[in-house]
Amino acid sequence: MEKQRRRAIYDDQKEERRQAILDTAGRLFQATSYEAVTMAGVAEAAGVAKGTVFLYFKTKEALFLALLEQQLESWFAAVDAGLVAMSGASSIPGVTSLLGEQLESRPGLTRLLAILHTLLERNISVEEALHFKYMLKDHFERTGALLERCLPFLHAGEGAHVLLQCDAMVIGFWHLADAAPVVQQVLQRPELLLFEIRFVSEVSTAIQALLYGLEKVAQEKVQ
Amino acid sequence: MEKQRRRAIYDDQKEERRQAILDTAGRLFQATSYEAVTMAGVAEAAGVAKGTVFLYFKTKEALFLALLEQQLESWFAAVDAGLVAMSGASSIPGVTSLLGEQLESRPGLTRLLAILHTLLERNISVEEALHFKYMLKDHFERTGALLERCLPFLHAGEGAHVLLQCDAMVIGFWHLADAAPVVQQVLQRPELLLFEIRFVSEVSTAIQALLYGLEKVAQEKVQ
Amino acid sequence: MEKQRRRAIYDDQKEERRQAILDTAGRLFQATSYEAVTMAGVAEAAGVAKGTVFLYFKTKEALFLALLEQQLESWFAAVDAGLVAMSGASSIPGVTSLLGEQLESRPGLTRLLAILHTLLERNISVEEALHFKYMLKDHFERTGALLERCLPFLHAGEGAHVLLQCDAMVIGFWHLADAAPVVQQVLQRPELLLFEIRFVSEVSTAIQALLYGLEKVAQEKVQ
Amino acid sequence: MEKQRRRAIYDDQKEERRQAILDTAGRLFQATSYEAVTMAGVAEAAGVAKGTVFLYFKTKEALFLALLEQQLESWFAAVDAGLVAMSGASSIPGVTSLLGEQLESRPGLTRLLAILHTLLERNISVEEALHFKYMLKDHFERTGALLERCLPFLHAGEGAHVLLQCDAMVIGFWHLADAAPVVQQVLQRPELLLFEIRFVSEVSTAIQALLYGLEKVAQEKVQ
DNA sequence: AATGAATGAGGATTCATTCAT
DNA sequence: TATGAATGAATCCTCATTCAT
Repeated sequence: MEKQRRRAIYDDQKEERRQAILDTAGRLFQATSYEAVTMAGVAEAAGVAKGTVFLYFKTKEALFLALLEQQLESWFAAVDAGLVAMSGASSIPGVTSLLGEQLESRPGLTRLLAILHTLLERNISVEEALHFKYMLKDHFERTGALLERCLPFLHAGEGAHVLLQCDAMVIGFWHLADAAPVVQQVLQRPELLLFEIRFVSEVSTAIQALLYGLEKVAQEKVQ
Repeated sequence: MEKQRRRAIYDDQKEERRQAILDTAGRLFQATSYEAVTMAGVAEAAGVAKGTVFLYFKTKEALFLALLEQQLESWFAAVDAGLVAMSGASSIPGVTSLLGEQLESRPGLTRLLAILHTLLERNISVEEALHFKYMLKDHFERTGALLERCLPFLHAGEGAHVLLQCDAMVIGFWHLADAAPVVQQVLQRPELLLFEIRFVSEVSTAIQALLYGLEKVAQEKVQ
Repeated sequence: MEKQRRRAIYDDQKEERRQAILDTAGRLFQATSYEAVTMAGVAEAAGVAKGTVFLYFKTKEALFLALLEQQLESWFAAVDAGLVAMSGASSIPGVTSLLGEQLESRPGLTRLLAILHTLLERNISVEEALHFKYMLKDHFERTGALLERCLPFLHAGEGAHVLLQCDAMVIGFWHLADAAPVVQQVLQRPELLLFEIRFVSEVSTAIQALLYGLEKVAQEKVQ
Repeated sequence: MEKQRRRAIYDDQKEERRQAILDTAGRLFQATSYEAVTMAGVAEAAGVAKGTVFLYFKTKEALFLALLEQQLESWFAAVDAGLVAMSGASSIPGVTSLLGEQLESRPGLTRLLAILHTLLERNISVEEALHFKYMLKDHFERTGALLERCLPFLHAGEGAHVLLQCDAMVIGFWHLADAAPVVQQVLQRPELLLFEIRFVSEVSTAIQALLYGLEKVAQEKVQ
């Protein structure tokens, strides 16, 4: 790509360059896979030297973790806004489709979540792990609280746990949906259509059922 | 291990050797991880030459896929038996705990499912993919039908789909539960206890809620 | 360390800063190794920017060469003083123990000598090489002359050569004494105690024997 | 170089190939330096695949350690033969020139000894360290005993220690003699001729003086 | 059927040094 | 004089897989 020879002296310039590297990595990741993205490739595509990438991100894992963090921030912001907006007249289907839609518009997010625990969280420092988990915790709690307002059957603290469950479902259904090429081909057979998963639709259905189930359990407890 | 240099001429001898390799691989896998298990290591531990392992399993993926298949067969058999036994007086909690218990007693199964789509299904042949998917389909349908008998709110064909959803949840919750060492350490902090997952308990809770939700949806449709 | 951001305008300020960098490098080197000491680490520990270190020392090699020079100056000064003091009533054991003691009290000196020819003298400029060699030559000749006064069997010019031989022995015995961790562990075995070297004691013994030998050769020539 | 596609099935064929790799590495080392010799380069020059080199030698260090071992075996064999031959009428100059000559005819040996403790013995396994040290110990003791027969002033066990001292001197004088290119150039100046070392001659002189010194010390003890 | 020698692709990372500001 | 952002060279090793014997 185009060379960017200027030095980033001020914080905003550095932030800009950091973002450029991040965007480049995200673009390459979307086009291929985590394994296929090399740090050298990111550097070249971003128009900087290899060393520069490592200047901004200590390791490949840290780079992709930062990418995921950004996508998560964006997702949580959108979901928060949506929850606030629907606050009064909310319903399980409404909440479910909000979550699903915001997932659908960020395909990279799902793919990153699916490799978070197996690839990204390996080979990171304690500090990075702490930072990421605290970030996630904050969002889980904030958005969880909003969820509790929208879904009154959720007790205090259950909102965050529901988000954890959603996380698991996103990961699980993505694994099912993201079949290897050979498998994709095999799944074309009519008898195997059972395994053909439309990700967003499936995960939404499951989340919705989960919420209904939680609601029912809560109602029974009351009685 | 003890050397087994004799040639396996008859089918039962071959089957025996195949099983020995499989068992060895399973043992090593349980002790470490997929990456840490090398074909050379399996061969040595099984007392055969490296080439012999490839004689019985075309690739590393095929070997572990066979391992998973065996574990799945066992799990489905146990679940089927359980479902048949409880047939008349079945309930959502009963079914849920049956699934959970059979999962708990096969830790290798869960770990293999968690890498099925990202590792095992890459680099396999169409034939292997077909074989595995048909095997899975058969079980899904057979056990699904039993599920439908136990859980009357499930319509024809929905049992298999419920099993698919369970599959997703197993994968997703396992990813959450199986934290990298550094992350495990970080999660000791009281504020981050939120992320500490007891796998079987969590996955059971989620499956149960899912079933309740499906039941509710079914009931409402009727009305 | 404390930040020293002020500019060094006057020569004495510059000298002070140069010395601070040198001291820092020496401290880090003693705590670890040449490879483990990074220019960035020196800069940080000295409280200056990376570029500043290069302002005072053209290369990493030049930095450590300056460090060695300083240690050598100190050693030669102490040895010279000792030789002058013992001038009249000197003996081979007396001279030997003087050299050994002054070596013992400067552990950094020995370690630097041991990497002088393999690491420090690579990648330096002709000027630096000239400077260092002339410095060494001056000391060799001055201290060599003093040696000749103390050890009458040494002819004119042989004192410097003896110092050269001592240099070689210091390097050689240090290499033997400074075993890699794994080797150190192995050398604990009683059968291998042969290789366990107490540096100062060994090098002193050898130097002493060398001097006796030179004395004998000289005496025989006379006869 | 020429491809060697044949498989080494029998032990002597394997030994032959091992030797070929070893020879290639030795040749490249003599032409350049330890750092400049890459495993890929050795493989290519030996006409085998990179992996094949690692099949015969676990690490780069192990490869060069094996090379050193071979040179040492050869040197000790020649020295032993020489010592046995001169047994009756032996003298310090005779022994010294034997050692020096056998060193001179094996330039690789000296260069390897000079990097043994700083490079080769780093990053080896305990087993390799043990093997090498035991090998060395055996030779030190065998040749040491021969030395004691040739030089009667040496007491039992001192022969091995003398060889250790010789080792140190070889290393030390080689460091002095093997100047970096820039330094070599500088040492052309007449005033710096002091530092121009003719390795074999210098090391021989020093060893001889050392032996004379040991002899004298021994004689004085007797008196 | 069994063996095991041979293959070779593939990539993150460090750090001395430079030079624009 | 001081800074620190940017550079980029350079290499070992693993391991699944093949195929000659």
